[in-house]
Amino acid sequence: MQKTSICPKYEFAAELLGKKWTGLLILVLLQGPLRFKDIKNEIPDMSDRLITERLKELEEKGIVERSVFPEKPVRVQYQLTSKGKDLEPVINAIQDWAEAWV
Amino acid sequence: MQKTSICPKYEFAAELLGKKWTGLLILVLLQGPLRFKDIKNEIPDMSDRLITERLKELEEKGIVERSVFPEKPVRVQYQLTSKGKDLEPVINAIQDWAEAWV
DNA sequence: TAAAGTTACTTACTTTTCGAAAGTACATGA
DNA sequence: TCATGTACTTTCGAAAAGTAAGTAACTTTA
Repeated sequence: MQKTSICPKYEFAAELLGKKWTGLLILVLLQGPLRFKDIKNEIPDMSDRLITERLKELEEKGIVERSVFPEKPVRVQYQLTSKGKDLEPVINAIQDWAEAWV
Repeated sequence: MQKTSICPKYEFAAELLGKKWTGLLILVLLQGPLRFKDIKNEIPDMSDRLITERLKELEEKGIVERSVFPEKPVRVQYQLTSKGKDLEPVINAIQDWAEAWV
């Protein structure tokens, strides 16, 4: 009676999207590069702490890229990598489902 | 400077899939109706407590249907509703992404 | 027939994660 | 100089998840 185990790749992805706010964060980043304050404006209910935390996780996973522009006051910008942009069909599928059923 | 707010329908869906184990649970239920113990076998790392909890939540949201068959030993079966089955494109999109990038 | 196993949960307790709020460092503007 | 803006960090109580054991109803095995 051995235990079956699920596709580990899917498991990785499900764990990624299975964290609170990640789906929303990726959705807003699909618009294009955003600054920290822009993300705050787009997702007002998400706390600073969690914005930082999630962005850091997504950066480590190669989904988001953080760029610092040493301007007058420094500007920090977050954008999706190609790995991140490739999540667009997932986000679209979620949106389609939401439109139909929510 | 007013706060923008995101599509609430998408937010609902993102919150749904943004809970741990939900994505995996829906994936295995796409196979067809399963019993509690089958789910345990499919997702061995998910605890009984969380299986019950998630199934209950999904039932409340109309995504999963629970049926009790009063057989010799009673049999309890969980299956996706059409609302639940319609999540298949989402799950497929996640799988495609995982195949390509994980 | 008594002990052990199965199924579908529940309960109790610990650890981890989250949320809310405040604080920090640096910069510009009034 | 005092307030404001940006990008975080720190602290701490609350909620969620992990772990383990327990339960009730029934069945199989010895």
